[in-house]
Amino acid sequence: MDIQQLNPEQRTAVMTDAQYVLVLAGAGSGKTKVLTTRMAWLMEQGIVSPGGILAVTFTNKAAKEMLTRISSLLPINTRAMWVGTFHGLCNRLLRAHYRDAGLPQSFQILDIQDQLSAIKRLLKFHNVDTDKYPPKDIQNFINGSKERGLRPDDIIPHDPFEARSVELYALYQNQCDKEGVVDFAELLLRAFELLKNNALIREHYQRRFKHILIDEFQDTNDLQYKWLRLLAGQHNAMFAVGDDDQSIYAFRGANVGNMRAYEQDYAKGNIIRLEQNYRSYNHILDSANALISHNTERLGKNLWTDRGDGELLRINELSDDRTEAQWIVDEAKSLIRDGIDYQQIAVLYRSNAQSRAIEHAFFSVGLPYRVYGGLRFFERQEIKHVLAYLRLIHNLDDDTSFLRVVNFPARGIGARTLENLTDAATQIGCSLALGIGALKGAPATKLAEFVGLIKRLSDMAKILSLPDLIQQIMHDAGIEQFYKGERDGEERLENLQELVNAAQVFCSEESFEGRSAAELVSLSASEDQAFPEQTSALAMFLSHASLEAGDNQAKHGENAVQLMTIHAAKGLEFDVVFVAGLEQGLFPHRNSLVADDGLEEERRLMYVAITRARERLYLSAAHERMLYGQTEYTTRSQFLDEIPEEHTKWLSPKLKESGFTRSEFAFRQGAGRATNEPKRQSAMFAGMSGGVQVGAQLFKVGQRVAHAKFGEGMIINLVGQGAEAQAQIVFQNVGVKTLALGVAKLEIL
DNA sequence: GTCGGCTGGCTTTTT
DNA sequence: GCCAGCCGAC
Repeated sequence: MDIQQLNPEQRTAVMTDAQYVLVLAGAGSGKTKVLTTRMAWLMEQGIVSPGGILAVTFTNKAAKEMLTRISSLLPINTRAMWVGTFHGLCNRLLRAHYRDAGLPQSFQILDIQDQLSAIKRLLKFHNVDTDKYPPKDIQNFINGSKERGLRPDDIIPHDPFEARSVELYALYQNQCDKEGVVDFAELLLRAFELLKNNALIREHYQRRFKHILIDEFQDTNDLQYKWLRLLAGQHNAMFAVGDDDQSIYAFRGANVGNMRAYEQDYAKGNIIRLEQNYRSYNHILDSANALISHNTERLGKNLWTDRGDGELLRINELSDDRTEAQWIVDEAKSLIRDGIDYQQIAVLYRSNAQSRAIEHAFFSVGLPYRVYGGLRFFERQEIKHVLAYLRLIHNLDDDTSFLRVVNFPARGIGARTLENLTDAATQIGCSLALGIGALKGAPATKLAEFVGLIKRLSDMAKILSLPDLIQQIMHDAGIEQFYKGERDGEERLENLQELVNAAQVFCSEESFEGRSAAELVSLSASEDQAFPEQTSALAMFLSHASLEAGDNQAKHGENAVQLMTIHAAKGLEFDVVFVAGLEQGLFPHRNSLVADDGLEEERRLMYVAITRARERLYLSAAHERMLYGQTEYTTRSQFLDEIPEEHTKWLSPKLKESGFTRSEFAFRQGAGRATNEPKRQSAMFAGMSGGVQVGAQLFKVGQRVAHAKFGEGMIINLVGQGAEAQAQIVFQNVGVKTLALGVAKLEIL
């Protein structure tokens, strides 16, 4: 380990002896290097033993990366260190202390899909009107409450909807407790309550974890911050690393405010800024700096590099989304001709819907591309089916899993039968599997056969290895047979074989730096003598499957251009980056304008996008875009105008201002946009000639109007006549809206 | 029990 | 415009 190769700020951070530190780590400033070097340094200096370190991240990928880098810095046994995600570490705590946490030893983890189906089942059972109380809304309410650390009793409802939601939350929690299942938010809340309510356990861990290090601190939610403070107690050191300018997850509960709170209450102004960037050139960094300076409430930071100015940002306004996609592909092609690697080119966009047009363009030209996002491995239905069998083998009372596979593959157990079974089980107060005894007749026989199958498999589980057990399930439950007869069964069978392989890897010792994946999620490390517990490979594999849904793309390391949302690109870097769809209403997204702080979060997102690029950055906007089956007329994103001109090179003529550019463009040129098909023009400018008379008002294309809610705008199209007439109006902030002139109260300016 | 047609919704997403 | 999820028909 060479401390000398760090820059002065990095070195200060690595070697600080302050109890509370906040490291403001800009994009590309060596954040992970600082975190891992600090851990290695603390251990090398004998300041703390590996067992005294707790390092927490948000993703499994980041946790693994950290462990790999520590191992390369120091020849130590990383097993004793608690390095993992919030959820992984909480799982570890709860497994070790399941009794004190009030959980069965075999508790299972519900992912969002499982949780939603559990909620649907609950709502159905209690005859809740799902039009008034959509399962998704209830799910959000429950998760939101838990993420703020609230139990049903802690919530004071403000309206009837909330009152009912609280009741349903309580019922849901009962159901989970009975079935021995725990959702993601519950992992954190339980672990927090365990530490809070049990002094013995709390003090044990407080004594143990002398150094707590937190990655991506700006992404923590309220509960996670509370959990960290509890664990830190009075005496332990906290080393929080984050970047408030890259906080883009407020919509899922992240609270940037935690950074400021921590700085004021703990670090007391002890901020170390890492501002030297090792990734990009100055035109890119200065653009990012200038853009983000439009935000208020920042902790403040300015990226710089000694690599020089580099290239100007290339900005292009195009006529429509298809042309934009075509241009990106053409550019990418010439970059590749110049020797850039495919995977060093990324196309980033605000929303997944944008990928279609871009994919299409890549596909037609035959350029290899890879789209990130979509279903992950452990979320596939065939995988979840087999996992449900495994869960039932592990815990027969898991009703969610029971219902998932009791009739998969079909074995003649219908909805009727299951309703009767649910009623019987509720009456007795037992799980579905146990409730079968109360039923009679043919359905009961079929159910008993199913439970018999599970029990047989459970017996085999005691002697078979995990991969063999999975094979056995696929065969005995008829899953193999079923998919052999299916249309797309071949691929599903391949995925199931992949599951067998995953189990094999999981069980093998070699999987990760001499430390198996099983150990990564395992209970207390062996040196944690205070609370030793033993768990089966099956239990650990099930935790693993829930906590790590698998990478979206890890297996496809092929040479291809990378397509993904900006959110997905956080933490990544590429030689060349395209950011597509820079239009008002799309990016910044229209929905963000109504949310508190929404525009600032969008700007942070743009900041993330810009700082992904090492060498070259392209930004593009389209004047017309197909959205929800309709052509939207758009205006350039305000973000493009927030980047100083000296850093940019416009590939298209730059129109005077954003906001009204599109309509001015259209109006000035009449129907004369060179690149567009004539058939749409006629419809578009149908009302142009004479305008539309509605009451006393005469509306014309190009006219400026004001709307009570949307503000000022300009009419860009009129369709229909009289009271029926509709106008498309481009508003300065919300983009294009189609309004009925007879209804909308417009003021002509 | 399964298939097909219809309706509604539609920003971002890790664990 | 597209996809998912739900309901109704066979």
